[in-house]
Amino acid sequence: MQIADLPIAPALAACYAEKGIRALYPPQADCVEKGLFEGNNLLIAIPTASGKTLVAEMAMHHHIGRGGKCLYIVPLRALANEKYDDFSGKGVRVGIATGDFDRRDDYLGRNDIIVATSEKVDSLLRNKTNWLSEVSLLVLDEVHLIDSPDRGATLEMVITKLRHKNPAMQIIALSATIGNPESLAGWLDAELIESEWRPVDLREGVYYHGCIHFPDNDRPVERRTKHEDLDLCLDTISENGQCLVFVSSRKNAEAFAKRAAAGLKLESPVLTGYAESIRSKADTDTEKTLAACVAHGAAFHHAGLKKEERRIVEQGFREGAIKVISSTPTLAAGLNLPARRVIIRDYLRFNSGEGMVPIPVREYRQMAGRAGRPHLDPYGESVLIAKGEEMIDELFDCYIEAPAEDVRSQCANEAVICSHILSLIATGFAREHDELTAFMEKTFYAASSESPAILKRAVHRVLEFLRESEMILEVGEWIEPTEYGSLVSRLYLNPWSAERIATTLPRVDGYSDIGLLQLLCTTPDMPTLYVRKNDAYYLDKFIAEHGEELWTEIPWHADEGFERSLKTALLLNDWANELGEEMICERYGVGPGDVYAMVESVNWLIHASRQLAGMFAPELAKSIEEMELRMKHGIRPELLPIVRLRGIGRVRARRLFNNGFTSLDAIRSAGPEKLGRILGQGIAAQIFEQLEGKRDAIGEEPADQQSTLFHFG
DNA sequence: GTGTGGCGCGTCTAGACAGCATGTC
DNA sequence: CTAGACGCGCCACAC
Repeated sequence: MQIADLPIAPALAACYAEKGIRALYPPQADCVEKGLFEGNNLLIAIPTASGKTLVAEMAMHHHIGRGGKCLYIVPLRALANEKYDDFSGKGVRVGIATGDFDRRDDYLGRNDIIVATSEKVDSLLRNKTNWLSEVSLLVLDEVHLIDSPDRGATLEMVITKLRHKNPAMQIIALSATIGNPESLAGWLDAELIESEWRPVDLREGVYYHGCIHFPDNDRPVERRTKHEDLDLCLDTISENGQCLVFVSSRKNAEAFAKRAAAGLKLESPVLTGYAESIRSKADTDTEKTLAACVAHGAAFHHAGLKKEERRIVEQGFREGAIKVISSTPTLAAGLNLPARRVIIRDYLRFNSGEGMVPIPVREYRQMAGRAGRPHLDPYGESVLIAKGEEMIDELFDCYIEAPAEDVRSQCANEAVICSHILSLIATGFAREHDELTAFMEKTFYAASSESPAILKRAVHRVLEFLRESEMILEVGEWIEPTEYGSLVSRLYLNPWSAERIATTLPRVDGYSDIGLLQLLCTTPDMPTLYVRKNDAYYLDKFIAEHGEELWTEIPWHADEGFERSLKTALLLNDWANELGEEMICERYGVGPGDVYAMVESVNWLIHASRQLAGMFAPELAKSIEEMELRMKHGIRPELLPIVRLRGIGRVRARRLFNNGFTSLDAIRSAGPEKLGRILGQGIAAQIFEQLEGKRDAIGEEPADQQSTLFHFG
């Protein structure tokens, strides 16, 4: 089937022609035949990199051409950015909405395509965003994630809500290969397109003892080092290919990259450039190690790295300068970063409570599917490493030839639907019991499960909780949100978190930073740090010296949850007291990327608890707001006035303060020259411009805060 | 005294969404 | 309540 024969705009066809795309791949043609352009719902379950995005894009342009609006839902922010770039520059207006980046909501609605994470869409629904009802085409990327225990229910509820709102909307669901596609397609009223076809041939094998066993033949691998995983890598690189190695822990990823760097010994100006751009900003050991590896053509990739560092690694690999990346599952789920050979070294992963568990087949496929760069590699290879001879067959059975797992709804889990039930009530999707039941009948759970009683019981218990915590009122058949419940829904807060915060704040005997932070860290919305053996010492010491500052009860016996919350709170407290990144990472055994992730999470929770304080403990609102600002910048209280200036953050504010510029007045009266000696003339001039221009605005800011603070009082 | 290698044991273990309002070094 | 790698302390040994 030729692109030219399709009912798509000439401009888009020209874009494709320019990239050399003239004909559709067989599965893509299948989509057209099954009614892609006739408004049929489709569930497309085909391997990664076999052209799902193109199908979605053609459908979106088709809708836009007829005045429609498209919403493209992705599971990750990084993916949202990637898709945003993909879709931009082709004659349509594209917007992006994720937690860390969005255009103003009303403005967002003026776009033809909006790319968003599922949580962001949920949040937009809760805040009654008007343009959502104009969506005529919904694209669901990676729908199989509907069975993720922690986030799947959100996706399922968002889909159900959007269908409820726009019954005529077309749905295109993109999925990895799954065990029960009929079931999912049935729920979506969708035509099913299934295929194993790939544009680049994929050969899946198992390595053992100097040889890769493929289904039809074997391939010897030269033993060059004492590490088999490294031999496999060097084998590919000697044929001018690149390698992606998946391992089970960060430590393993770093250790492998070091070995690979030592084995490769590559050197080039490009590599030196990349290494230098990492090293120049490197504060921590992790970052220095990364720079050293990159200099020799190897790298590691995990969530402890900053976004910028991950970006450099990805770019270096795409350009071909970096030959090997050893990675935790960060890269498996995320970006499109193909390689000639994928080595799945660790197929067991630690799981607290269960020990080492084999990774799911679907995840194996996800990683293996990364092998083979279209148009660049003659074929792709994915290799599992067998530890013993008997494992060869077992790995073939359990992964290469195994059927993919079924996708199952997570909606019967009380813990995850609590938030969604509240939002249904708060947003008016369900105003009485029957409506709520009717809505839940439309979920994938109801469509696929044989035990409706479980869902019914979960909903019942959730309602009980919401009623008792006074987030909803039940009057006969009617259910109404309270002002509190409505606030919790809009803040996108887990009701359990909200209840914990709202019941603790009024009982607090005086504000304390650590009290607030530790409370927030006991909340299910806050990820907490793993407590190691030698953390016990300083945790105990802290409790002995500052225990009375805590707002939650100190348990009598060792309690993992409590220890984790306290350790995490101490990290955040160190950040807000300007402890250096290097020190924080060393003290708590985390990477710089983790620090940012935790600060970001707690910022959101601090913001939410300030709102809750407005309602339940107004006397604390002022202090919490101050903490919100301090945490955002990572500063002690005395820098608060200075950091209001644009271009001034953690580091510059501290430098100013230590040089006697302790307030805006002090800066103003010192004059631009003196200031310039400390920060450089450029920034000094820019600051004085602000001081001149906004003299009144800045001066009045404290009064301004007061008025908004007690908004809920 | 110093550098190197081997052994045994204890320790530790992936990821990442959301609010709000715009700009760190 | 699981598997395996890493890294430390310790010791033996060579120079």
